[in-house]
Amino acid sequence: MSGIGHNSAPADVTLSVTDDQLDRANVASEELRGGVERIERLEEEKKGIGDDIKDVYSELKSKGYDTKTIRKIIALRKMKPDDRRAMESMLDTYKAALGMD
Amino acid sequence: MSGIGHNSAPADVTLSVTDDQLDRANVASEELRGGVERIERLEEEKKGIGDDIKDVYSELKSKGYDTKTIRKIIALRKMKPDDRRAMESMLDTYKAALGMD
Amino acid sequence: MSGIGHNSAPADVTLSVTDDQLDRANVASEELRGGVERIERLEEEKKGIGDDIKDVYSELKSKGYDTKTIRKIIALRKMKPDDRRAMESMLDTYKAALGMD
Amino acid sequence: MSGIGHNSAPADVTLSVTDDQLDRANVASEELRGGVERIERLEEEKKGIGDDIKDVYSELKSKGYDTKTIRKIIALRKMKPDDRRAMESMLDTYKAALGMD
DNA sequence: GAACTTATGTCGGTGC
DNA sequence: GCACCGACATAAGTTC
Repeated sequence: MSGIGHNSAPADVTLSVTDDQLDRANVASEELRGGVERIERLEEEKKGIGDDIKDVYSELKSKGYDTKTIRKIIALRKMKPDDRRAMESMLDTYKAALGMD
Repeated sequence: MSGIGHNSAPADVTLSVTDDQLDRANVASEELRGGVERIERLEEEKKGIGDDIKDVYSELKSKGYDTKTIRKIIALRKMKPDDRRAMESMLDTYKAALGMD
Repeated sequence: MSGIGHNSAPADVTLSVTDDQLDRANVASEELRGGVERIERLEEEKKGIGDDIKDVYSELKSKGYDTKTIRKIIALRKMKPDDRRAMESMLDTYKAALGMD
Repeated sequence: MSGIGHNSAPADVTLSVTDDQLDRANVASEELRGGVERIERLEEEKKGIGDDIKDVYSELKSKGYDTKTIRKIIALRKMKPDDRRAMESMLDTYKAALGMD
C-alpha cells in the first residue's frame, strides 16, 4: 500500500501532522497489526487443541472415568517421582497431625 | 421524591431532554452509584480478610510449615469425611492402574 | 498444656519414640491446628462477604442494570483517574491504529 | 506385554481376585492410560503454542508496545463489531452516570 | 511481587 | 424435574 503519492510535497504547511509522522504511524500500525494477527492465529490453534483435550475428557467420562480424578493424576504425573512422593509424604504427616486418618 | 422545584415550567422548549427524563436518570444514577459503592465497601472488607489469611500463612511458613501442603489440607477438610475418603480411594485406584506406586 | 501424665518416666525403653519427641509433635500439631482453624474461620467470613457482594449484584441486575458492565466500572474506579485516562487513551490509540473506530 | 501367561489356569483357587477381574482391570488400565497420555501430548502441544504467543508478545514489547493494551485489543477484536460497540456505549453510559468523564 | 495460566465453583440455559 | 453444558467469576499455582 505504502505511501506513493502522498510524499509529493504538500504545499499546505498548516497541517499539524507531517508526512513523516504519518509514515512512521503507518509502519507502526502494520507492525502492531501483524503481531496482533499472529497472536490471534496462534490463539485459534491453541483453542483447537483445548477442544481436543476436552473431547478426550468427555470420551473418558462416557466410559465411566472421573475427570476430576484424571486431572489430579495428570498433575501428579507432571512431577518428578521423588518430589511427588515427598509431597505425598508431607501431606500424610500433616493429615496425621490433624487426626485426618 | 426529590425533584420538587426544578419542574417549574422550563420556558425553553427547544431542549431535547425533558425534566422527567432527567429525574429518571438522576434516580437511576443514584441507584447505580449506591450499589457500586456498596460493592466497593464490601470488596475492601473482603480484601482485608484476604490479607489476614495471608498473614496466617506467613506466620505458619515462618514456623517451618509448608503452605502449599496446608492449602491442600484445608481443601480436604472442606469435604465431608466420607466423600474425602471416597475421593482418595479413587485416586489410589487410578494411581495403581497407571503404576504410580 | 495437656500432657500431664505421659511425662512420668516410661519404664519401657523399647519404645522407638521418646516422650520428648511426642511433646514436640504435640506442640507442633497444636500450632498447626490453630493456624488451620484460624484460616478456616477467616475464609468463612470472606465467603460471607462474597455472598453479600453477589446479593448486591443480583439486586442491581433485577433493577435492569448490566452486571458485567458494572464489574468493568468497578475495575476502572479502582485505578487512579490519571492512570485510567492514560490507559484509555492508549487503548484508543491502538484501536485507531487497527481501524477499530 | 498383555495377558499372555496369566490366562493359563492358575491352580491356586484361593486367590481373591479372579482372572476375569484382572483382564477387565488391564483393559480398563490401558483405556485410562491411553486417554491420559493423549491428554498429556495435547497439553504439550498447547504449551508450545502458548510459548509462541508469549514470544510474539515479548517481541512487541521490545518494540515499545504495551502488552496489556494489546491483550485488551485482542479481547475486543474477538467480539462482533456491533456487540462491541453496544458494550462500549453501555460502558460510556454508566461512566457518565457516575461522573467518570 | 505482578501477571498469566489453570482449576474449581457457580449460575443460567437447555435437553431428556 | 434433574442433570449436563457453556460462560463467567474466583482462587490457586506458576513464572518472570
